[in-house]
Amino acid sequence: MQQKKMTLKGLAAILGVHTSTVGRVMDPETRHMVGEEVAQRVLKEAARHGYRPNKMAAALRTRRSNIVGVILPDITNPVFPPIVLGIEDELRKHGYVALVTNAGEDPEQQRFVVDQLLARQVDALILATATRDDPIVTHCLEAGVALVTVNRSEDRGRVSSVVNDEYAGMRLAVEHLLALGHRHIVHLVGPQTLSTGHLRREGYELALAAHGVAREDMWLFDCSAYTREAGRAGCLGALARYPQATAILAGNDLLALGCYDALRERGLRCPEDVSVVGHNDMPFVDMVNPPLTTIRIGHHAMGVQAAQLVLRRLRAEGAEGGAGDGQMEIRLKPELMVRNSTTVPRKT
Amino acid sequence: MQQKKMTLKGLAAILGVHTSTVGRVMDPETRHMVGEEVAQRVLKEAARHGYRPNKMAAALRTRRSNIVGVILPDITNPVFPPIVLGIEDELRKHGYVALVTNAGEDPEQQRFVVDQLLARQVDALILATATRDDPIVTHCLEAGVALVTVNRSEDRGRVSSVVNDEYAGMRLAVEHLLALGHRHIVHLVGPQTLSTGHLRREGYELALAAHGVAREDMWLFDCSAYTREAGRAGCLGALARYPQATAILAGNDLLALGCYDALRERGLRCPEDVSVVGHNDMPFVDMVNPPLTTIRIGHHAMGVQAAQLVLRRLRAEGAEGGAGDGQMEIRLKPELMVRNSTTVPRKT
DNA sequence: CTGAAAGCGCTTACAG
DNA sequence: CTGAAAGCGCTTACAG
Repeated sequence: MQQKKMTLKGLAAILGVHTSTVGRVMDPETRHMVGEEVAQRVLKEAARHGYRPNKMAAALRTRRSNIVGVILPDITNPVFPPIVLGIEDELRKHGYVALVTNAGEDPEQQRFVVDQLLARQVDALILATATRDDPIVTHCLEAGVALVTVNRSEDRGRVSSVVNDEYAGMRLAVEHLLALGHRHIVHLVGPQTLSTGHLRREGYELALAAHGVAREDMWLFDCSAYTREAGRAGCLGALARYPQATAILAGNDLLALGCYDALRERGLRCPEDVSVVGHNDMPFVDMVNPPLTTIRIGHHAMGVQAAQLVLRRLRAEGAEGGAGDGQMEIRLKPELMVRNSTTVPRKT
Repeated sequence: MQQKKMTLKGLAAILGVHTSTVGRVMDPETRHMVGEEVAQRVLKEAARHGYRPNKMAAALRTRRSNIVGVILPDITNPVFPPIVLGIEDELRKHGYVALVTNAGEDPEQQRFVVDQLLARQVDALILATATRDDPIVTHCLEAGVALVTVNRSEDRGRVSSVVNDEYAGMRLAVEHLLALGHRHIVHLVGPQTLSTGHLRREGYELALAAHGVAREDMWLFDCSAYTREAGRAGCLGALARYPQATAILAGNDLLALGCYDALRERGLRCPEDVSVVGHNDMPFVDMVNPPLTTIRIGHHAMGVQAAQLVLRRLRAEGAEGGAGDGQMEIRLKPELMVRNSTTVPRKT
């Protein structure tokens, strides 16, 4: 049953025509160049042999692989799958495929993975791993691949990106807590090497300042990473340093879940003793105890936009031949999801 | 800064040697065939130009792409990322990359995705989408790619697979409930088109039978899909049909989470009124309310094993030239995770 | 130890 | 409308 691989040349031999004729028939774009009757014969024979054009060979010839590499820091973090889904959906529509790989957070490993993808002739790269000052971005730029970052951006504006509007997100979160009556809000700060961590911290400060809160009443506590464990440690530390805090605004949902762990350890109830707000609205945070109030980010839409950006860039390259250096940043608007982890502050 | 792409031929021209010489130097395997002094000159020049061999061209020539395609039914289902991680880790060690794509549950779409990957000359395919009687498997077999299924298997034994030992998992779950004193255990049955759904149902029956439970006391309720919503509907239906049930054994964690929704709607407490057991121990089910008792499956290990199976197959092909048709099934042992969703049955 | 040549499976100007 | 030819960037027997 196993079919031997049929090639253009093989088909041409069987049909007694030239390979270029068969080739033209196989491509719908050029099919009209061939006589109707010949085209039909070719098509029938191709179908009979289950002919499948070798896209690698075509890619070699045209110098276009129609593959876009996607680099993730951690595929098991639930925020990334929806992004990937969005990217794939959009790329597929345009005849591209995504080569998704998990590169971890380690720059060495990331560089290795990037080099792998470049050697495989990807047309473009979408990085979900970008740091604010990222040697990998430099590396990609030097290699001359089309590049877009998603979810995170770098500081130097060298590359287009699709990100969440972090200021807007933090404003929603802060104003929600303020409206409930909280005046002592700790921000568990995410990694400052990442745009998300950095901008959310600024967003927190901006939002509080806009409501007349003084600098010294902005309570920050740094977390080493976006993990549940770092959130637990951060929460414990913050509680010790700021015992009057009535609310915790976590840098992301994973940190928020770590807060749940810490509060439980300290025998504190959420939200009665301490309100907690997350960030991302990742899957299943509506099911934890208590269901988490958080900021919803359109991850799928983010992926779609990133793919569109890449596609546009690729088309521009093809047309003008030039890089067309207009970088842009697309910011998606987040949304507040009020659930049960926030309430009015405890009496003190 | 952007480097123009350097090729073997380009380097050879600069160095005044033949391309084949440069080629031999670039491959560590054949480097020894070249004079030490020449080799050094080549290496230096290659480094200077940031030469990166074009693996697509090599693949075309050797008819080996060193790419393994991975087909997922739903990347947002948290059980799959760890599997993917395991596959990638293992493949990378051996110079392969995984081309991961989400194909959904629709066979049409799956076939499209498979064809895409075949056209891209993947050396092998790992299917996480397999159904018990799967036309896609037939399709792949006919195309002659090396094939392995992971997490799910097909019934006809045509393809090697790495799966969980479903009987063992259900036995652990059933005996845990029995030990707590439950005598009225409903099984929320997953899709019977999937090996997991089918084997878990059999496992439930086998385990109960082994403890002398009569056929008519085995209470089954079918769920249409492995989703939270289907679990909710299933739980509601099961509660109506079997009001004396004191425990629910869900076909997987998503169904179990749906049970939580349903129980809450009915004003029933878990575990006091009804115990719930899941299956998979997917991320974050330890954080839901109440933390879910479930069966832990080694998803990462499953991915590693699947990759190894593929790699072994690929090596065999290269060596013997023959298919070497020994199919096998690797079954991983699951583990019971007791948390707070199970307790002794309510008094009736 | 090094070179010359053929070829993997396509695409695409260039002829006719 | 169809064919002949060159070439994408490699690898690999075959000479010498």
